Amino acid sequence: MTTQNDTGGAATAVRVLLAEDQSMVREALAALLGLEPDIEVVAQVARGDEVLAAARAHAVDVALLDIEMPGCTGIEAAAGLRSALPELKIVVLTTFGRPGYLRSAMEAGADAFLVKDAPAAQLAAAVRKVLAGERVIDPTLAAAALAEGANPLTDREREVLRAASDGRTNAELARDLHLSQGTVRNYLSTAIQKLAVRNRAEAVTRAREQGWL
Amino acid sequence: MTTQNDTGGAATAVRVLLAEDQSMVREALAALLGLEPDIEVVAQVARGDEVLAAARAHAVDVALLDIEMPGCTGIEAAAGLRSALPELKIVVLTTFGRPGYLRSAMEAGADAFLVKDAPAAQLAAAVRKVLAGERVIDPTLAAAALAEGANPLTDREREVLRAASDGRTNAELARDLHLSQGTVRNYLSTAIQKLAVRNRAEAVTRAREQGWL
DNA sequence: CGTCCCGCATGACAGATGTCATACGGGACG
DNA sequence: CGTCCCGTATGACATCTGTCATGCGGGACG
Repeated sequence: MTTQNDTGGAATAVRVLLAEDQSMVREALAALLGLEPDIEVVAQVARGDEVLAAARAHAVDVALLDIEMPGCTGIEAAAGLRSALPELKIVVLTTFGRPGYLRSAMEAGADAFLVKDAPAAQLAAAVRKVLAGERVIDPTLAAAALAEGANPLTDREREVLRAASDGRTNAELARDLHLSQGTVRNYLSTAIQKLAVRNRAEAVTRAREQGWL
Repeated sequence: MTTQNDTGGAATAVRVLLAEDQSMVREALAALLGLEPDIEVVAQVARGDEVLAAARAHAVDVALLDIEMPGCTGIEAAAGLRSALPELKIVVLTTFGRPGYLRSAMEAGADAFLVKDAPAAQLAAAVRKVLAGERVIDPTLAAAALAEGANPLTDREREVLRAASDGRTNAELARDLHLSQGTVRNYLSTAIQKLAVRNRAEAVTRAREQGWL
C-alpha cells in the first residue's frame, strides 16, 4: 500500500514517509504531522517490506518507522534504508520502550527512537532534530539499555525460546527445529538461568520485556 | 490528566472525550478528529479511571475509549458511563479485534466497536452514527464473536489462568490465591480442557486471543 | 600445537505439571 | 426436594520440564 499526497505544504517542506500497520494510527499521525507547516507526509505504508520502495519512489527525507509491522519489522526496514539510502534520516517509533529495541534500532542505524507514550509534540520535534543532524533518544531508556547490557542469549537459545513462546511442548519444538528433545531442554534451561528466572514462561516474559525475544 | 480545549469548532459541534493511554496516539487521534468541522475534542484522558469525571466535567456527547489503559479498562469505564450518564454515546476503540472484547464491550453498553486497523475515516463516521442512534460494529468481528460463543471459563478459572499467565508456579499461585496447590492444578486442568489445548501456556495464549483472559 | 572456552548435543534423574476419580457444602432451577 | 453446577479439596498416577554430568568439534590464544 502506498498513498501519495504531494499536495500542500511549503516547497521547502521536509518529505516524510510514515510506516505503521494500524491505519487509524497511521492516518492520525499523518494528520498530526500535517498540522506542521514545515512537514509534509508524502508516503504512507502499512508493511515493513514496502518501506524501501516507497522511500525511493517519493524522494523522502525522513522515514518514520513503527517496529511491529507485517512483512518485516521497522528495525529491519531501518537497516535496509540505511544501506540503500545513507542520506535518509530514520526515526523509529514504537509502542514498547524495551531496552533491547532501542539497542537494535541504534545498531540498525536509526537517528531517533521515540515511544508512543511520549507527548505528540516530540514527534515533529524529532523530525526536525534528525534533519539537523541530531540524534534523539529518551535518556531514561538509554540508561536502561546500557544498564541491562546486551542480549545474553545465543542465537539458538533465542530461536528455541521464541518457538516455545506460545506454549509448544518440547517434543514439538524438537521436531520443528530438528533437534533432540534433550537439546531443546538444555537451551531452554540455559536461557532460564541466563535470564535469572524459574521456568520457560517467565523466561519468555522476561525476554519479551527486554526486547530480546 | 485532563486537557481542555473548548476553543474552535462550530457551536453545534459534537463534544467528544478521548481516552487512550499513549499520548502520541491520543493527540494524533485528536488532531484527526479536529479536522472534522462538526466534531470537537473537548477532553482527553490517559487512564480508564479518569473517564467518568472528565465526561461529567465537560458535558461530553460521545466518549471514545481505548480498551487497554491503566486505572481501569475501557470496557469497565464504558459500564460506568452507561449507568451514570445513560445519554452518552460510547465508542470503544481497540488495537485487538478479539471476539471476547467485542462481546464484553457490547455487554458494557458500547454503541460502537472499532479496531485501530480500520481506515481512519471510520472514526469520525462512527461518532456521527452513534449520535444518530446507530450501532457500529465490524460485521466480520461480530460473526467471529457469535461463532466463538461466550467465554467458557468460570470466574475462578479465569482468575487462576490470569495469575498463571506470567509464569508463576503452582505453589506461588496457591499461596497468592489462598487455595491448595491441588485446586490450582484442577482449575488449570479444566481451563486447559475447555480451551482444547495442551498446557497452561497454550491456554493463556488462546484465552488472550479470544479476549477471555 | 596444546589448551581452553564456547556452542552444541545427549541421556539420566528429580521435581513440576496435567489428569483423573472422588468427595462435600452451597446455590440455582425446575 | 432432586439435580446440576460451582468452588474447594485430596491423593495417585503419567507425563512434561528443568538440572546436571558428560561428550564432541571448532575457534582463540599463548
